[in-house]
Amino acid sequence: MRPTPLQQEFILHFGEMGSRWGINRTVGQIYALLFLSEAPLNAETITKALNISRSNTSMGLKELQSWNLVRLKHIPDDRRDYFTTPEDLWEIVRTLIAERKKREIDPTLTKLRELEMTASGGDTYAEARISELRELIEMMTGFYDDMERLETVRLVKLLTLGSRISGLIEKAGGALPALAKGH
Amino acid sequence: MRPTPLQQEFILHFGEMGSRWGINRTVGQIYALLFLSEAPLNAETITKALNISRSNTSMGLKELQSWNLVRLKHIPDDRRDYFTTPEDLWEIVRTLIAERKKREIDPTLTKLRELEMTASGGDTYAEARISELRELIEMMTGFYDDMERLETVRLVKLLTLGSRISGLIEKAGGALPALAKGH
DNA sequence: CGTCGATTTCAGAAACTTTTGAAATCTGTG
DNA sequence: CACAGATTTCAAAAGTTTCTGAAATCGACG
Repeated sequence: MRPTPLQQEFILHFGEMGSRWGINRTVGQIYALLFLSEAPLNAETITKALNISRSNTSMGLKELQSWNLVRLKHIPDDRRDYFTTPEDLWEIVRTLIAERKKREIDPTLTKLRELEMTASGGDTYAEARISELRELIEMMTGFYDDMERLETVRLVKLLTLGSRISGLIEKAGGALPALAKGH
Repeated sequence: MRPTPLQQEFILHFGEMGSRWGINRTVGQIYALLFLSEAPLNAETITKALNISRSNTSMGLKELQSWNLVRLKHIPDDRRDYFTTPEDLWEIVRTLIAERKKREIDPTLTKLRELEMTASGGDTYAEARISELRELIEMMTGFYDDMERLETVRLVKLLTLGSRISGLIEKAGGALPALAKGH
């Protein structure tokens, strides 16, 4: 399977962006290829399309599976594994955010709580700073959890509210946490 | 300046997380040290506190400046540069999101628009997939721009609305974009 | 239970990033 | 305009990650 020029350019871009996104070039390229392919692809096809080694494909697919970014399909009378990305882009976004949260935020939240537990009170500024950071991260991940639970239709409505959002917030009222004191 | 045990542990954690956050160990450590220091620090102090080379400090600070994550201060009758992180955590979050958007999202948005412009119509599925992705990214970055413009007090109110958010969205009404069709 | 295609693991080679110390540059002051 | 302190640049060493081909493992089928 030779990628079309459009696919090719998209694939190369994902490969280049990979390092900024915390994945390597091949993983980015494999994902890009699957994303643009209507039919599921097997490892051999991916290897040839991207002109990489078979073992590299294997590792890349394993990595994508660990991110929950690909789905496994089976084709009757073919024992090879076939891979796709979900059709629904919102599902992809939810997965991406959930996985990044798990890798980039949760370990720090755990560490901050741990540091607060064992803090001795002898380092006022640092302790205050750590608590404030922990509160802020909790507020943001809490909001994310609420968004996560919304059906897509409502989420899209919220995302497209634009400037109307401001008035809406006021009407809702409610008590204001200490952290809002930032200017 | 020798860091306290609390600072030390926080600094080491930021160093380890650095690679997941797309910065290197030293950059993470320098940031952590500045974040927990009430007073601004100069390069020499940072070098000694983290036990790294002077040139490494210089490069780390340059990197942090390119991310707009540190502020430069000057102390009367001292010509060395002193560095701090902003007191206001919300400002830090805004900067972080803005910079990550600039590095991780904007180049892809540009590329997707470019691909749509030059697409020939000969690759229906891939072209539809690319347009859909571009629309979704635009919707999300548009929402981010709206959030960006909110004063902190309102932003915090929104973040802490919790389940009340759902009813609120319904009241607002408005037309629903095609992308909401994801289930 | 041996064969065969498919997949994974692994150790080393290649590529890339980080860190350093030394040298170069910059900047304010006498 | 020279000097002294401060900072940056640079080339090379150290460290890390990615990629490969060869060998090991898996698993369905006869």
